[in-house]
Amino acid sequence: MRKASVTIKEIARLLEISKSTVSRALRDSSEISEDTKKKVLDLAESLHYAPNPIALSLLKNRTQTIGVIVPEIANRFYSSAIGGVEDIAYSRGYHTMIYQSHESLERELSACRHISLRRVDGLVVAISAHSENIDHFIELQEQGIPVVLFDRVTDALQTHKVRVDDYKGAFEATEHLILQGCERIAHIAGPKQVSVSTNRIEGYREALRKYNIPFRDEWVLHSPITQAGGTERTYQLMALRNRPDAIFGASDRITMGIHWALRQLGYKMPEEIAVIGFCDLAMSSLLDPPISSVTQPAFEMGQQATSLLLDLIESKNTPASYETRVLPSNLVIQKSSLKATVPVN
Amino acid sequence: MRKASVTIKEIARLLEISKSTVSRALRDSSEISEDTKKKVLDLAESLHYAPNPIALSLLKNRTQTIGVIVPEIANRFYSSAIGGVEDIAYSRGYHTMIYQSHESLERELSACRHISLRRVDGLVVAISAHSENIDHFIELQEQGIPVVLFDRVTDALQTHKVRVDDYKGAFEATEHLILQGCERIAHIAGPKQVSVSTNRIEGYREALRKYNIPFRDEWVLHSPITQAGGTERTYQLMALRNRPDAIFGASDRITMGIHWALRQLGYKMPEEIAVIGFCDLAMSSLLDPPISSVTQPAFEMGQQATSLLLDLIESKNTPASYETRVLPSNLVIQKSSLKATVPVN
DNA sequence: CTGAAAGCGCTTACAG
DNA sequence: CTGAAAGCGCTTACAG
Repeated sequence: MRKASVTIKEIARLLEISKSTVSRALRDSSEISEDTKKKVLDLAESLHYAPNPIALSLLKNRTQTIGVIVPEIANRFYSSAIGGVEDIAYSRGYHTMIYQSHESLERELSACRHISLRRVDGLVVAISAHSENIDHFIELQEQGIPVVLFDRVTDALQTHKVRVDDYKGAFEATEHLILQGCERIAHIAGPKQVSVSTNRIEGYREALRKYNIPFRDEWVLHSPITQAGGTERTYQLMALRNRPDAIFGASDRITMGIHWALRQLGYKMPEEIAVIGFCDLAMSSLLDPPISSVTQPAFEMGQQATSLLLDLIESKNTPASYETRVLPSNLVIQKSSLKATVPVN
Repeated sequence: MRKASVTIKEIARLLEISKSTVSRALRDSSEISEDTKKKVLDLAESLHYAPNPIALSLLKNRTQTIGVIVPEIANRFYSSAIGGVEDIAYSRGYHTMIYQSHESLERELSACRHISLRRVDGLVVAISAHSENIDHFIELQEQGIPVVLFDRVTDALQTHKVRVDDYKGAFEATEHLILQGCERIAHIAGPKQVSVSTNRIEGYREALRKYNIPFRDEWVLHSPITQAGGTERTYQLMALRNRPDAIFGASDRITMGIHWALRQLGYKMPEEIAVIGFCDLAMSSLLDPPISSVTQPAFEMGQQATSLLLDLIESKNTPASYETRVLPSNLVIQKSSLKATVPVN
């Protein structure tokens, strides 16, 4: 059986004063005498009194807890972002509940239901790839639970958003490949309908345009964010009669798959085919050859999304306008795309 | 402002009956007429009534929520285990709160405080490397909150435990290296004081003993579970006058570090030095050469720990005795330790 | 400065 | 079969 904890009632009984007075003394109300305050505070401390947050939640309809939904916690980008969320939440007195959507609309719905029922105060979310419909987020907002989007955003939801400059990141990666002398650059993109994928394809396309390289449909494939997805698409690309001399991967998982497939197939990177990806740097440096990467400030994205969210939670009125923050990505060149250099020994 | 949800009171008012009757009808109590039941249920449905779990928590001192503390969610082993926890919890009607200790006692304490305050119903935990003192878990137990250990266990806590047969896994890995002809086998172990590390060292030691190979202190180093840790220890080992011809790594992170360091240093695996680790297979297969691994059933460990926990939560009385489940690991041989084979082309 | 009362949303003995 | 009352742990107008 659960041991009962110390309550205000208990303190009141021991001190032979009323619950109201104890409660006020505990919150340091100005209308209580210093004398009683001290008595209450001392006893509370010696009894290890801690207010019951559940009672407070029931009273205030607030829980000092925020939710975060990501597609997958095992993904380095998201686990870093969660680190950023926890960092800000913790320092401002909130706790974090982590949910995984596994890219499924149904699990996203279930998380939202839990959030609404449990009176979570707000939500930071990277939308699942299969959520064309986002009514569940609108519903939360209508219930007064603010939602902030990060990474995967959508125009359909009016709120603060934090994302990376995917367009520019993809542009730079593609331009780098072109400057290395690549002429047949393929792109394995993330899931369709995801904002991130679309923006990256646009950046890729624009870089090709700038250098008058024709855009070819058969060189752009969509893939789930998995290693297997990257591998299969690579097989498909390299099987083409006119095969690419460079592949640009949209995520670290996908890019790992590309790397693996190319090695299986016996290609030399970067001599025969150059590779670059939107990657987790630690991981890509381990591979042979290390993969050039567009890296993203995941931790910082989590931080910024969370402080925007907490501002929404703590301000009474809806803000005049919502903000979209676009953070820069960073291009890190490694051996996998360095055609021109002397070989590393 | 938060929109008010439908309450029992509201339903009672609309139907002009008492709250008690509504409550009973909703829980399908046998003492309510079919007639009223139907009326209540119909209205509840059309109003999308859902009971307020916070009110229930306050009443029952239970939350239908379990906690799970792991050192790091970004670690594949733990994120898979969390998958197993969620799987069972979800199917038995519980929700999961995820906490990271980041191997820090302080953060573990903070998680336990939150668990106790928030009336979380039970806890699944892999103890942090810096928690020699485990009083906080004992305290939870004394408060009636059951705790189940997995992976990182300790004799100091009386409870159900789920772990892998680390001793046997390490024995087999070491024996495999010996059978490949390795004679100077080093071991980069995990943090001291962690049960897992100790057991693996024992298995390693016993395999050496079986084949009359002397155990040498300078060939066994402890490391945090990070890539950097593995790298540094590898430098240290290879700098020895009498350097090893095989390294056995205790975790995937450590083993990635070993792999990376050996490549940096210009050694050929497995010809000049063989490598094997306790690894995430997907990851180790990506490297060149792919790393032989002792793999662990992470998902299943999470599942088993959780069902043991839920049994504790749902049974009134403490069980007569606690159970320790030891799951087998699995040895997967890849190129990094295959000295005898013809070279792969 | 302090206390009694009402209420957050629910359940459950206790009456009838 | 149904309802009034008490209570989970807390806060906060309202009196005094």
